[in-house]
Amino acid sequence: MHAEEESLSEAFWAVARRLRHRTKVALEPWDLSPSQGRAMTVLARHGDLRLSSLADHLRIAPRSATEVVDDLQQRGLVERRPDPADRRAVLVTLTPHGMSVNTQIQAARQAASARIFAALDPEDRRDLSRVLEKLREDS
Amino acid sequence: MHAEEESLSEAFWAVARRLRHRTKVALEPWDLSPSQGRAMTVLARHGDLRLSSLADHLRIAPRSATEVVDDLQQRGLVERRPDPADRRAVLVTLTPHGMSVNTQIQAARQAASARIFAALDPEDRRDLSRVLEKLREDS
DNA sequence: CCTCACGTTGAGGTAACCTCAGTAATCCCG
DNA sequence: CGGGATTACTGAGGTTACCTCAACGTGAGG
Repeated sequence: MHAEEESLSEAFWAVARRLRHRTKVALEPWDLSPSQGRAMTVLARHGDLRLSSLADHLRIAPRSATEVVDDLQQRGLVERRPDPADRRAVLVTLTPHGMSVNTQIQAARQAASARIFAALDPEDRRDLSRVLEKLREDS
Repeated sequence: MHAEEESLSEAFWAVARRLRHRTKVALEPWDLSPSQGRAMTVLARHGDLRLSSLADHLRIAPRSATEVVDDLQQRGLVERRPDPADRRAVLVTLTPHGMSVNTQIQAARQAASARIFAALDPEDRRDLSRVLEKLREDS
């Protein structure tokens, strides 16, 4: 049973490595730092976000979020607007260009993982999906 | 089908995050950098290694491997010996203390993943293991 | 009005790498 | 044997993606 745990997590990590690698390669064209990539995703999901809550989502310090957003803004992917509800606050939004880039990124990400999961037949997928759900313990 | 890929990889990452987090916490007591941790594992598997081939295994530059080994050596986890076959070369080995620490680390790692995989019954494990093997495509 | 909160900025720090250049010992080949 | 290649070590300097701390302007809210 011990050896079994070992090989389960070992196999799991092996697959994770492959996925991560493929994803990284797929995302290279955009040259985004990990936080920048996640910021795009988070913004696409949530729409506007205050800088501070964006920082929370990315689990980085507000000081660092400023820099991430600065960079994204310079590339025209993101926009800063004053929050109408609180004029101290800043709302960060994807620009139209940002949205389109985000779409491309999601597609690339998806293509990368599709290429790996393509090895599975429908039954495998069902099994994997069922088991992963048990392991998630939705946080 | 698209949405399916999405959620497979999404679920996969969610589990990976959990595993990584648990493992990190489990390994904190030893305060090893990622490379240091991997170096211990690699050395435990391979026995002696030249510094250069250790660097290869860790996928870091030889210059950096020197530092990793320096640190491990200061903690008494690792030893440098001249390679009898080539006196320019250095063989890095786990000390007895290093071996015992490595054993503890493996145990902690294992316990961490066991706590997560404990949610699975034998059938789940079989399925997961089968599917993961297909995804590995042993590199 | 006074205090608190929000974002920004500057300065400085950190970890875990990297490259480049140079040294010393040793190996190996012709 | 001699000379170039190889192995590791060292120092200097650079990079990325963060961090903390302190200060500032502006605005919110009791």
